[in-house]
Amino acid sequence: MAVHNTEVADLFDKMADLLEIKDENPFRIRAYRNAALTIRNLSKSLKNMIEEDIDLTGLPHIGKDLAAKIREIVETGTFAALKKVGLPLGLSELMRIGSLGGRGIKKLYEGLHITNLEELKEAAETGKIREIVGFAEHTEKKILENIATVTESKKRTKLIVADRILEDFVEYLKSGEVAGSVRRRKETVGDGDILVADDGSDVIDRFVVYEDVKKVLAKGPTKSSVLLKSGFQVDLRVIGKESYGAALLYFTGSKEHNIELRKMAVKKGLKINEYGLFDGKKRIAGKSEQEMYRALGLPYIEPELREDRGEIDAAQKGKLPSLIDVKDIRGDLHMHSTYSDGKCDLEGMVQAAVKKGYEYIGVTEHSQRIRIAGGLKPKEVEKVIRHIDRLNKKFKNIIILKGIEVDILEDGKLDLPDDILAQLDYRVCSVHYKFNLSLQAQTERIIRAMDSPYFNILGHPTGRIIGGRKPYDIDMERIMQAAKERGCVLEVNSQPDRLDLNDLHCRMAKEIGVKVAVSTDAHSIDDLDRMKYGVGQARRGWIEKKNVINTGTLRQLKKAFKRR
DNA sequence: GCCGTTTTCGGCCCGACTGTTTTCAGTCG
Repeated sequence: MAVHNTEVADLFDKMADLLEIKDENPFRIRAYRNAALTIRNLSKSLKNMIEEDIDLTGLPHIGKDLAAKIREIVETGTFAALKKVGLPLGLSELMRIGSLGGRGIKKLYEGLHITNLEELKEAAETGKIREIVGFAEHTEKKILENIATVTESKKRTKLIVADRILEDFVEYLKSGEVAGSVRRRKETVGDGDILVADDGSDVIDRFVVYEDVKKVLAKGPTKSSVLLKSGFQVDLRVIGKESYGAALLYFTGSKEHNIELRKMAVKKGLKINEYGLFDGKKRIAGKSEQEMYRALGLPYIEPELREDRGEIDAAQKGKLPSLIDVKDIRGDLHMHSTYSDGKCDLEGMVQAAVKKGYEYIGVTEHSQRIRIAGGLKPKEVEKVIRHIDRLNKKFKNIIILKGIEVDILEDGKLDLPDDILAQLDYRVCSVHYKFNLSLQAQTERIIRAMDSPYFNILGHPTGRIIGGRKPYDIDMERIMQAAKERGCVLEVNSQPDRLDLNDLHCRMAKEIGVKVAVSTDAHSIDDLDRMKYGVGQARRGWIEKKNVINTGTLRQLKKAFKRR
């Protein structure tokens, strides 16, 4: 069984949890947390890195000691140091419920021998916790509440859902700007952050009485948090105009990006907080983010890059990517109409695409294997081709490309005969069944499919559904290498519950040098608007206009479909 | 436990809100 990066990161986080409960050196704890984050941010698999004999201490926050521990975990699947801490592993999950930190858990463990969530719940229900010094009845109630929310749904919220909630909230407040991970376009978010420039109004009072508010979690003169009826938490921060940029920077995060900036400031003998950049007591920047970065000697860093994934280093060297923008997209290459499982007929989709100002679009119905999605048989594909020919005569200001979303069969063959595939301008090839093959079998299935000269774009490359289905097990590096050698392209599917490739895979694609197509996989007219979600992930993956085939002219696009 | 154009030792980001051990530690972002 291959050990995945997330499993190593989880073990390091568990280690940090236990050390925190043990009240160990806080910097040692942070070292584990930093390392865990480095690993989560990695686009390469640790397993491959070790096999290729890459020096892990070259990674940020990984020194000799942790490199050896990573090796141990990847090679043996065990982590001896974790057991050596001498605390029950179950304590780690108590860190997740909130309102309890290491100190609190330690007291409960020592005082009541609580070692896991179950025992904590029982102790709280029977009123034992209030007997411990430092815990009151109120705290006990809060713990019970938190246990309930963590077990039922401490789930992260999809970006598109958070977008809608926050747009409505800002409209209600009549002022404010969305910050936080939503602004960084993270695929899922834990909460929402709104920043308001202080104009002396009663915005915090209005914030807490918004109709969707279920509970006020905190309310002070500059900051408040509420829980909405949907279970989504929103934080508000009010800040003076002279500090607005500093606060936006602080409130946008990521936390790790901010920490790096603050360390930079410290080195220069300066200090950053949410009120500005300070030289002693004197504020030398703060009005805008641009001003803050400039004062630190850096160019502006786009929010999507602020993940401490090397962006500060790149900024210092003047090597920041010039990120792709939604406006760069000249056409959408993945959409369905009523010929297969779309909700709108073909002509309606074309009209909608014209309205969006696209120069070209590609229509990609499903192929015969998935009958449930109305997959087309060869004769039906030919019918669509003729229809597209007619539409191309009718619509003068858009080119409709003949595409298909053809299934990759279990043996790696494509689900339509070559003579049909040859009549199309390009083909999106996707896996829609047999998700649970072994890593090797699934990887080879896809690479074998790429051997077909008719393979152009690998559709939703990992098959994951956010919060629904795990990605299938594949060696993404090998697949990208294979795609590059053959002149194939990988899709960035913009459906908000797919976002597949994800941000890290986009980064990997860029580093490997394989091109991507950012497409919506629209099944309705409204779906065509979701391009921004795919572009968001591409931006988080440092993708530039030149890395994306559907930013090119029709001529350039057709060239991109030429196979090696 | 990591890290280094001040350092291989001695640092390690910074502030708001809550609850209470009532003057500040704990927790959070």
